[in-house]
Amino acid sequence: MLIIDRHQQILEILKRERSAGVTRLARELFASEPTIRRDLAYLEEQGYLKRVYGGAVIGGAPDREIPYNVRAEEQGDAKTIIARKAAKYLHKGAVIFLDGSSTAAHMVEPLKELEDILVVTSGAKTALALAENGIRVISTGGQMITRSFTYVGSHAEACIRSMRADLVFFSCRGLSDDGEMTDISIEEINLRRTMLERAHTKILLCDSSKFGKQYM
Amino acid sequence: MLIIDRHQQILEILKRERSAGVTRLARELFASEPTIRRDLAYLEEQGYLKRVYGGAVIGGAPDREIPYNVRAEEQGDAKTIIARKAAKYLHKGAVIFLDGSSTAAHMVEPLKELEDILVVTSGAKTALALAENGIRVISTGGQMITRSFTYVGSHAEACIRSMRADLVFFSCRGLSDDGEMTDISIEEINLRRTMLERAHTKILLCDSSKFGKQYM
DNA sequence: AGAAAAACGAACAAAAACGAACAAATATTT
DNA sequence: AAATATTTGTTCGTTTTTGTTCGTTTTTCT
Repeated sequence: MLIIDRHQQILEILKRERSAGVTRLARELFASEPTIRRDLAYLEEQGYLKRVYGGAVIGGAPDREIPYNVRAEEQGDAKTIIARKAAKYLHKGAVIFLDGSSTAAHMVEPLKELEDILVVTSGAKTALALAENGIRVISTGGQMITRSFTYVGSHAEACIRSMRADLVFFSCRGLSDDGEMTDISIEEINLRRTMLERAHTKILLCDSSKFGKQYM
Repeated sequence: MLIIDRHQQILEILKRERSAGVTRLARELFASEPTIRRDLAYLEEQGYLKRVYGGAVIGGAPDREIPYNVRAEEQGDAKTIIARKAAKYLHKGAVIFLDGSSTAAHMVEPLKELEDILVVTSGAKTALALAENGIRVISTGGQMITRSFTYVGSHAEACIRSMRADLVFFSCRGLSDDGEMTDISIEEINLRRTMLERAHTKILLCDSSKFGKQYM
């Protein structure tokens, strides 16, 4: 049996039953336990499952609430993968700016793992998802943009300006061919600019669908 | 059976029956009593249940804080009726302060009917609900209180202080017999005080369950 | 109130699961 | 065909979880 087939079967069992033990998987898939463990370790790294003692569960710990704006989408899509890669830059005790983009919302999952972090975000849904997962969060507040459920305006900017962050994770609507970031509204651009000014390390979260699109 | 599955099953039994004994759980889940005790101790630490002699109950003691989502369901009808009554004071073009209480969240429904209003709120879920219904909304921002999903702190207060409202709708945890409002945290009290200072008309949303309860 | 029964926590030993290292088997490249 | 790389299974020491056995505390029954 091909590795990829075994991986697929593990995921199918997990989707069906929400959890599975190493011993059972080993018997059922005719592989040794260490092999199953290696499979599970790999699949966890890719974000498909969560390892627990004795086996694995799908979609993070079942006793934790899953953020509603992330939950809707398939595990392992581009944004989840990007978020997991970006999470490598995180460290304990960090102060983090997150913009209101849906890509940034996917950072909630990896952020859960860290201790003693503080997240400042302009995303209304992101702020809620963070709080629901027990992460310390400050919302910028400000005028709500109904289209994207993000906050902008002078109040939001004043909030960012009064702080300093170790990291900022941000996104944009489009990335033109010569590498310029573009977006829809001037307010969102202004807020992002402020975030970038006040953060030490800047990380752009961007998938290929953004390439070659030009807005403002 | 995986540890995490056993935890899940304990929680499901508890949700269904409100309480369960250690001996019964041990028999039903094929585990020894000390194991069940360790599970219950862990789940209590995580805030999912309250340990009592002989077993555990869900939700915690009545004098302790009730989680937001539970509180939202209780007294649901009363709050809707209150909101409808309070809506009589609204008028077109008004600027309105809303606190983060679950009672205030019920104002979203009547607010939908009005044109050209602006709502300033410290409730994270309230802000989202308003935006989803096409109401112009400004969030105070600030530190998120995980328990109630409301914003407090200097940012939130500064936001309120920079504005003036025609109306403020607010609530409290308890109303002592001599008519004094009490609440859990000093931050929430401070923010409410600021809202009251900056609003012309003040409307307290309160049902009978608050009477005679005293907090801070 | 006092005795019996039940539940408790702590300590300890058995069992299960784990990770790491290594060797065998299988694929892939040269 | 030989060399190399990858995957897999085995072994072993370690960690985690679990069940058992105490003595102690709490509840219940008389």
